[in-house]
Amino acid sequence: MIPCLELNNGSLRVADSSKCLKEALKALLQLIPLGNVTTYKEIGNLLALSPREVGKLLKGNDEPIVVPCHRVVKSDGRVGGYTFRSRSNSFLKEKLLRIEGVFFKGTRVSSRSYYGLTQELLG
DNA sequence: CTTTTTCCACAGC
DNA sequence: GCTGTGGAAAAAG
Repeated sequence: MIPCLELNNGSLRVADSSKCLKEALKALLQLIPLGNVTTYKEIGNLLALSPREVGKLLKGNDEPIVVPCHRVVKSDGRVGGYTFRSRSNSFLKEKLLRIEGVFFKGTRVSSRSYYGLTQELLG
């Protein structure tokens, strides 16, 4: 199902090549349906990374948009940072999310737009 | 409710 | 070493 990820006794483990990590991350992102988001924290928990590392990896992605890195937000619901074509542009990130049907409550993503990634993967 | 402080884990200088 | 990140959690206001 997910490349480079093995699940054993209730938790996920990544084969540790950095290329594999990228593949796994990409696969996880593509599980998130349109109109939903997940958080840096949740991905961090799944892949045993600090949330900041997740952000760095996402920034380093070579295919923005097709790899939906914009569907990852901060755990408090604000969208967090976003860099598009070497430009920092969180505004664009929010716009993309709105287009996809994510609900906002003020500056934050509404709780009903979250996707339970961990639960989906681990039951 | 908001802002600030502390910690984070790594890369680059 | 110090600084800067696409962050989090606790503390303070």
